[in-house]
Amino acid sequence: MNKKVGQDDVIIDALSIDCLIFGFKKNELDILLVQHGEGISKGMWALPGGWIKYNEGIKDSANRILNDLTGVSNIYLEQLKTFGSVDRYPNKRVITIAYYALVKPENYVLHPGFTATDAKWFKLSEVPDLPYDHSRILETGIKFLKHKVRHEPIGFNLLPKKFTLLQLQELYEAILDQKLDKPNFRRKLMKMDLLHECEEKQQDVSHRAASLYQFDKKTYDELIEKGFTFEL
Amino acid sequence: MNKKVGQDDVIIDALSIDCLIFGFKKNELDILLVQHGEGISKGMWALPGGWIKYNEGIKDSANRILNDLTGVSNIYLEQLKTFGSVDRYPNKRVITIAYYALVKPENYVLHPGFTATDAKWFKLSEVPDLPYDHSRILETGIKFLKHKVRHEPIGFNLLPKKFTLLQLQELYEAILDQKLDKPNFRRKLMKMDLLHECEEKQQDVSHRAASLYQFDKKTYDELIEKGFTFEL
DNA sequence: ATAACTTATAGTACATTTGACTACAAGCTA
DNA sequence: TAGCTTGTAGTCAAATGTACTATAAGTTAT
Repeated sequence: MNKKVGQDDVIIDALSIDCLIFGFKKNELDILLVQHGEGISKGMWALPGGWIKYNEGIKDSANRILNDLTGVSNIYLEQLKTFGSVDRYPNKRVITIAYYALVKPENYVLHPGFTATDAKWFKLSEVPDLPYDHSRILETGIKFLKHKVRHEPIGFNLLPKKFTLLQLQELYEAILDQKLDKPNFRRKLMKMDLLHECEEKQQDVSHRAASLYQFDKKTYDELIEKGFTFEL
Repeated sequence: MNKKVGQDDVIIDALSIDCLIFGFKKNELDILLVQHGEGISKGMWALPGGWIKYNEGIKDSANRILNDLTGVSNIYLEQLKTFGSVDRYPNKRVITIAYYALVKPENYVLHPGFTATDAKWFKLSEVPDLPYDHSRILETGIKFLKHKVRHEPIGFNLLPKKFTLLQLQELYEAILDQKLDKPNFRRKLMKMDLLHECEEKQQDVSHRAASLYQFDKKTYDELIEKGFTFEL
């Protein structure tokens, strides 16, 4: 029965969470997968996912599941979409809510746990076969991310606070999977007035040092108020 | 228990659907609500919603529920977001998947049914108190809709199948709340190649009759495949 | 029938933006 | 000092956006 009190560990068996954790490393987009240690899909790599508990908000649930399986905690998860085809899961009907996040892998140490025997970053080009409809979820996530990154300055999270224009460009080239023209990219970004030039230059590079910039969130918020839309 | 076969009428009791059906009438946005005929919220107006069945896809479920309660059938529903706060529903834990659509109210005759004693369009400015977290769902939907209308050609749903360019322009002027230049608007739309010129002209107007156009969804889908983005 | 009016549709002229380039500057390394 | 790599500025044609003007095709009033 579906009651609210005294059921802290009871799960809702028709409802699960799956997490798409995208990482950016060496100019490639990665995805965090876990290896199942039990169940029908034992041995397979899959999106970190699990069951929602009765007394747990869905975003909390996503964070708990992710932490239990991979050791990754305290990240900003956003809801992607809910997948509910009748046949998406074997033997019983399970509807899953997909969350996603975009993070810097270096910031996290992976600790596989709970039902996961392993947790690992995979390049998008080297993702193995995934169980259930996880491939479809991943595709939806990639598509969404590519769209999002062009319309909101979320890419800046993946860089150090102070970065060069080339670093930023390479980030976008990796996510959008296309080459961009250097002078044009630079001009476009500069005209938006979202980047604040630091007084510093790059250090320890074996070539001319580039200026360092910071993303100016204050200005961004102000521009948004006025109807500005970030476009790349 | 959660089984798949032979349970056509069994519902998943932790999971519901709520529908946000927006209508556009007299330059105002309306929302379709139903009056509950039973349960804790008897007598209140609320978003059309109900329970998902075990052997039913979630979008099918949304359409069935909407049809049962309001008589509105066969409309294009899109997923908005899933709401799952622990306390959003009284007495038991219920997570709800919200769907939305934008339609022309004149095209539908409302037939309240099932657990709904009435179904009615409300101006957004005159929406009564809603039960559960329906106000929050509605707010989320409105915000999303205003953004969406500029980036996807959903506005076309609000016009007759065959419409003039001026009708389209006036629709957008109302939604975006700004005047647009006629020749330029016309040129912009035409260049997108999304409008198919009918062989017909406007009838019974006391001035030169304008050509009628149809929105060409096939072409739109093809363009989208190639990376085209609608922007107004 | 014709002038006056309304809306449709075409065109024009200028500014801005984009995209593909070239050129040169600055710092490191051999 | 030459040669390499990357940073930064500039050029130019094409495409696009913006503010107009002009004309066409009907309706209605006189």
